[in-house]
Amino acid sequence: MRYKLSDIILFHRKRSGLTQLELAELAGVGKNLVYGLENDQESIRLENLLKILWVLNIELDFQSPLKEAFLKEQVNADR
Amino acid sequence: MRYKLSDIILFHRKRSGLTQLELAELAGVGKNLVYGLENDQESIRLENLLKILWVLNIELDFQSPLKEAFLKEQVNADR
DNA sequence: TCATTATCCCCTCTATAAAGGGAAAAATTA
DNA sequence: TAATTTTTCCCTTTATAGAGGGGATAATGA
Repeated sequence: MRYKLSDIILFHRKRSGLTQLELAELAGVGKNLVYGLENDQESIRLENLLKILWVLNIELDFQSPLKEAFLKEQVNADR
Repeated sequence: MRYKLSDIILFHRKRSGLTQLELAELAGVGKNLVYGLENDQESIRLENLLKILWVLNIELDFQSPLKEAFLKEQVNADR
């Protein structure tokens, strides 16, 4: 990730007008998890991170030198 | 994530010519974690996912309607 | 075909993520 | 400045991720 996850979360939460507690409840996680995420002090589980990103309308993507080749194979796999 | 994480990992590992065990050792995680990751049966910790992505030269990125605004603020924060 | 290598799928044990509570500190707002 | 809201940071308990071992099955290739 080019940018700090904590900064991304904080920015999007503030822009959404949510408190940590509200975000936590919407995502179905504990308030301390949101706090920890915004303060770089948790080794969070992916599924919980994804719940939070979903609430904030943030989508994860990946970049790699093999991405084009991967996408090509994905299309072929459909047939 | 638009695509299944398991597919992305598997594709990149194969292209790298690594076995599950080799990938696990390079990433400093257990072999069962790699197996579980490629078979959608683990709620992996973010730090361990990042270790594996790093070995495979995959970078995570995010997309959101607020991304441009976020990037602009990041630049301003430097000054 | 036989041997080698890789994957799959069990198991147990340990470390720790996460929930939930609470209360002080900090920030907002009236 | 006082009141309210939000954030920070403790705590304990519970659930589960992950390590490591082992063995059966599947795939690769000599």
